[in-house]
Amino acid sequence: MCLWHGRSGRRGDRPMVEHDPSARPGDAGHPEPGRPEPGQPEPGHGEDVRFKDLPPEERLFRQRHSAAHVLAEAVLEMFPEGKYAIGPPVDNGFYYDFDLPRTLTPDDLVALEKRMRESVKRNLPIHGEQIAKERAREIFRDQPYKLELIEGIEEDTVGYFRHGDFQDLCRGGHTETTGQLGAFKLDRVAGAYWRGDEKNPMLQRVYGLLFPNKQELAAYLELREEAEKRDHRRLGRELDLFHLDPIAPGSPFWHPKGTVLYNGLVDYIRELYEVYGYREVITPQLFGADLWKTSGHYQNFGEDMFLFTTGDAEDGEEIGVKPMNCPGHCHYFASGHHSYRELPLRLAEFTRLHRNERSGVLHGLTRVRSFAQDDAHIFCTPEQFESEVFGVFTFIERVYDELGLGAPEIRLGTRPEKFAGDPGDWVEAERLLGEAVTNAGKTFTLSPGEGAFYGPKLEFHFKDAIGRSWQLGTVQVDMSMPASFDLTYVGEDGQEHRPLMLHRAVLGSLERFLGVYIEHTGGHFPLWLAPVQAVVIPIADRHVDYAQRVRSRLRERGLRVEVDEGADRMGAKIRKAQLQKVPYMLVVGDREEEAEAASVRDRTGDDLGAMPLFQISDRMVDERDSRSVQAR
RNA sequence: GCCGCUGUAGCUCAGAGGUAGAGCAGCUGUUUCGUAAACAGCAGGUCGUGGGUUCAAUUCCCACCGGCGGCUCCA
Repeated sequence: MCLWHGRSGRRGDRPMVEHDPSARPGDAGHPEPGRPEPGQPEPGHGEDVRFKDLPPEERLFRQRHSAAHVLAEAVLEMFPEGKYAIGPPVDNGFYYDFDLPRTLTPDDLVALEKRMRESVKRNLPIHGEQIAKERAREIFRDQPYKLELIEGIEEDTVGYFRHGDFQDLCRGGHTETTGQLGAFKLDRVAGAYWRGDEKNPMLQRVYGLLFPNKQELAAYLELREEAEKRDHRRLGRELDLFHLDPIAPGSPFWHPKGTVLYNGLVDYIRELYEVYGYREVITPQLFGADLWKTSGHYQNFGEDMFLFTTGDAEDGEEIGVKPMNCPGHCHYFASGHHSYRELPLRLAEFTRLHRNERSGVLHGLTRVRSFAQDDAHIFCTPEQFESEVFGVFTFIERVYDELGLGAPEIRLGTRPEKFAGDPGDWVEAERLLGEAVTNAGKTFTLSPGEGAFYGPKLEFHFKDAIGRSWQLGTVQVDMSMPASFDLTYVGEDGQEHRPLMLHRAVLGSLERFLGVYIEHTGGHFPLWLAPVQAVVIPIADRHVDYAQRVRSRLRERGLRVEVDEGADRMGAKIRKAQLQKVPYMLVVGDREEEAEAASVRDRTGDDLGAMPLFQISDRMVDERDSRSVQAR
């Protein structure tokens, strides 16, 4: 697949913490079509429904929004010359952007929070009304950002809210007073471009957290701590899975243990390729720039590619390192004649891809420059389209289920601003994708503008163990490359036809998937993936020989087993294995040696008692071969 | 790329304008032990890199390079 996450997939790459199951999708500032505008300005305030009678999510939305105002009030008190821009409610809280004479420090946040609490204590009424644009321009004459916002509003009037001496241009949706804010905490300050455009000035964004009560705020902070403990960068080091080094930014070094995981996943997907009728290929890493010009990537994403010229600059050849497999696969398809009888042709490839992601966006394994995907492209006839889409999500659902990720949530990404092809075809393709989902008895939600530049797509999202949502798999319709590469097949009628092309990935980038999966499991990998499946722990030196025999017996069954021969006491060895999250610890002493057995402890800490070796290996082999994902 | 923060031993972190410390990990020795840390010793750092200020810089300043948090949620 060609999902270029540097652009269209950005939102999906970021974990969105969704701790509040009752939260509406649009609540967190993700505008959803059809969502009622939250609280229009209410001129006659008293006629409105009482704040306390509103639905909980509306109350929270308003609390967060009002908190943003109270924050702006505090900042403007501190910096009377300050300019304020926008301050919406977001996931977990709110923010406000400012243009200030100096940079805010962590100490400032403490002071600001104190001022905010004073404002809350004063419990000032918040008034909202519609005013003429003319008047708004007068009120905000010293506020360039507000003036710019006013110009962007189509109506003749604009929303105007105030409490105490603070006033703001605002669409509304507020609490009745500043005393109704709930539990909040200023979180951090970060840079943000005015209107998110890097050509605009950089503003200072103050983020705050806000929940209905202290308990929920504390729960969120705990969740965050839990997330920190599971951070794949931390576990990657602690479990000796991989490391990153400035010598190759964004390019993981997979250690032996991480490589077991990596290859385990590849082997697994490869096995399923047999089941689902895919054929694997290996295409070049380096291509002449012409290929990327044909595919359109050179023009659209050249900046994000590693391009270089061989030899000297004048008569050297321009080369592009492959950032994705699709053009290579199209080139393969075009290299021979194809009959309709060969279709659908499902071409898979695991080779490495490189994308020149900007340095600031690199992040552990989830945003890298060097990675591989469980990538495939399906070339098919229009008649085969729906069953192919269906086949992909059968595949995806099976994998998510077997990996213990649960049922995916499906989203349909529609035409983005920058797109290739005919808008009419887009509408048709979006409709067909949607139908394929509903005909399969599934539901989907719309992600407007989130399609790839060459076609609409289905995204498969999963929610991890601590409630964060991640996009993994995808199916994308390509309405551009078959024509760009002039792909054809000979139909039943003896005529040449243009095949349809689908891009699809089940896990997506294996690097990114592993990052997500490490966090989901907290490093407690199912036995079949665990880099070390059991550690044999001899109680005293005289048991080492027997421990090694135990290891050999298990290795004969293809199990990955180590012996801890160190001078540590048994307790310390158990602790070590436990921290390494090894599924089984096999303690052997005099009693076990006598009985050709081992005492089995699993990583939950359960002592399963002494078991004969054959029984241990049978049990482990069963667990491995069934790819059991039971949490342990 | 841009904004902010940050960079001291493999890891977690302390420190100060006068030449660097702890715990864990490592190594060696002693201990031979029954389900989450035995004891002792040793070794380990041009304090991210390059400039500048200073009698003296790891510490102050500048630049660069990494890392971390942000950067479409438009009143």
